[in-house]
Amino acid sequence: MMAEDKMKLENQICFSLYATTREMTKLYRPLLADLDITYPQYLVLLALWDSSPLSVKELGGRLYLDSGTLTPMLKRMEKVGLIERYRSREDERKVLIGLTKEGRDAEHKAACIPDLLLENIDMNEDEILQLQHTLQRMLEGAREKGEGL
Amino acid sequence: MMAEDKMKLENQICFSLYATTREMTKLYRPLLADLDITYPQYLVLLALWDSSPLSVKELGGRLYLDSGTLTPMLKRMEKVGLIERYRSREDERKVLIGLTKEGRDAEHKAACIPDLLLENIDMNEDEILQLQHTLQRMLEGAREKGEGL
DNA sequence: GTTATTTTAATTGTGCACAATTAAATAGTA
DNA sequence: TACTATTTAATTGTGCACAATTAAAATAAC
Repeated sequence: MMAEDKMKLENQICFSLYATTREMTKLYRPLLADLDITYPQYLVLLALWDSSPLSVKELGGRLYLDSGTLTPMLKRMEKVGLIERYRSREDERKVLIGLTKEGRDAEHKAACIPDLLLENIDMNEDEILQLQHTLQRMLEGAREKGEGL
Repeated sequence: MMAEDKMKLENQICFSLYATTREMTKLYRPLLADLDITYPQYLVLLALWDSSPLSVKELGGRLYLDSGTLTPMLKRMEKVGLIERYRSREDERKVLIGLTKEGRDAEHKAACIPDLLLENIDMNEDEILQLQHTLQRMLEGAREKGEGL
């Protein structure tokens, strides 16, 4: 590729990531409207449905988010009754995030979302698995490079 | 894939996109520190270095952003002297975004950024082109599905 | 056993991102 | 021509996202 082409928006892999992520997130909106949650909140629930309670730190580790993002978001989710926040007994520094009954019940309502979303993607399973694999390698690489900053 | 696995964070393609995008964006931060701009502002400059002036609408079309995001961002960029904003003579609805001398000069300083960033990615050229192609197909698909909402 | 260090969340401040609304300019139409 | 519809930015309000700082609790060092 010629040097000046590398400066073109359409040739930049990170711009494709950036734009695609946002457009895909928009596709979630109507699917999440029923639950009245945002996409990042949906990710929190996915993490908790898999394993709960989780400390803010553990949750952040899974979602690649820090307390500056999570704390206010979790407070909003607590306010609408999806989760509960409480200090750990063994380690008072930790705030544990658990699911309420409403939060647990939401899993059933959300069960169809992954399939509904995939219907919007014109890609076969191999292609998706390939993409998934590439992205995870990229993510790990970026996380390693980034932690030294 | 089993049904419950689809609910796992690590199997969701959109979560990989979401997390990878943010981690990659963090890698840009030190590269953009010299220019004192953010990643979205860098994207605006890339668009303008390719072609300027552009209306807010055209810029939004290239970056997949609307005026709600662009207007305040462009005002910040105008304030620090990278761009200029002015109404089009032919169509007073349009606000044109042009580069100042400082904005044009920044292109030279930024010329090394694409290569510096690629050094952080442990992927060969084929792999990157393949990823780029897949993402662009996904982006177009999502944009089409999304515009009917 | 006190002191220093580390870990954990919360807080503060800035900057996107986007839905919904508003207002002005233009284009289209009877 | 007047009247409607469309296009374009700006505005308003909410919710991430993240760097940097702060404060409390736990651990390590001595």
